[in-house]
Amino acid sequence: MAADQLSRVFSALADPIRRDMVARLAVGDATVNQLAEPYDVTVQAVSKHLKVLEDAGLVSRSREAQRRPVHLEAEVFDLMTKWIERYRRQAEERYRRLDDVLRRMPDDVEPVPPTQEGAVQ
Amino acid sequence: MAADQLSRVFSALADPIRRDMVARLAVGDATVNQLAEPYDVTVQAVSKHLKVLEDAGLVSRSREAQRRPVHLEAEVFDLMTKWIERYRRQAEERYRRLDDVLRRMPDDVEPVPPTQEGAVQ
DNA sequence: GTTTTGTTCAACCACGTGGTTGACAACACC
DNA sequence: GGTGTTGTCAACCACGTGGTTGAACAAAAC
Repeated sequence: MAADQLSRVFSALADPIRRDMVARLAVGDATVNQLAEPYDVTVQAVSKHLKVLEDAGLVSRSREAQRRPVHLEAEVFDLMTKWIERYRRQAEERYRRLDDVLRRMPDDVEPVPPTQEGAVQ
Repeated sequence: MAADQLSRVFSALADPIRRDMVARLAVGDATVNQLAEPYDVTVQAVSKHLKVLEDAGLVSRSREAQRRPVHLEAEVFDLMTKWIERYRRQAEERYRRLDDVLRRMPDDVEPVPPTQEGAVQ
């Protein structure tokens, strides 16, 4: 799927192995073989995982003799956190205001079912 | 894939339609048909998307006559942000300290390539 | 120049997923 | 009762993906 970068980033981090690689790369750069060592899969599989992370912009690779050290690019995280925070804040805001309305509302009033268009009342 | 919840949440948000649904649900609850309206897919497809979001714990559904209003559960976002922030902070910390080392280092010293085990030097 | 090391590419396979259509259940409304 | 609305379930299909093996390539080491 994917196409847009945000989708690629979320998709890349949906895999436990890839998340674990990111976690280890946060500690320091590593080569493909170093990264592959703890997992019970072939080096080729890890190489594929790295391609996914690279396409998502989460890692970059330099050249150093015949090795290709992998480097974590932390900036892309911002894309996600911004997206997440935006809608979480919006949702929380909404509940807060809804609470206000409910608190103000006399008990005998039939609560209206919330609608999509009606925004937040 | 998936299994663990973190994987399910990331995977659920890797789809643009599902992300858009979450964005709209942040504004207010909605029924399946309301959610399906803007997209060029069948209601059944949207129903499937909602199942994915529900399995990830991102939305919940109540029963209200024959309608099933969908409600956004914002708390699950914390799971992601915690994971993301942890490793971003770690990575940034690492670069900061690496900068220190480089700044302190005399020019004629050969910089050692960072290793996985060697942590951060 | 040959061999070893590190990594990728190509072909394949099993399985999951996003989409479809069609049938069906549950409730509201005449 | 019958009819329309809302939503799900089942079966199917095309395609992507994570894994494999085997070959290829590039740079070091011998």
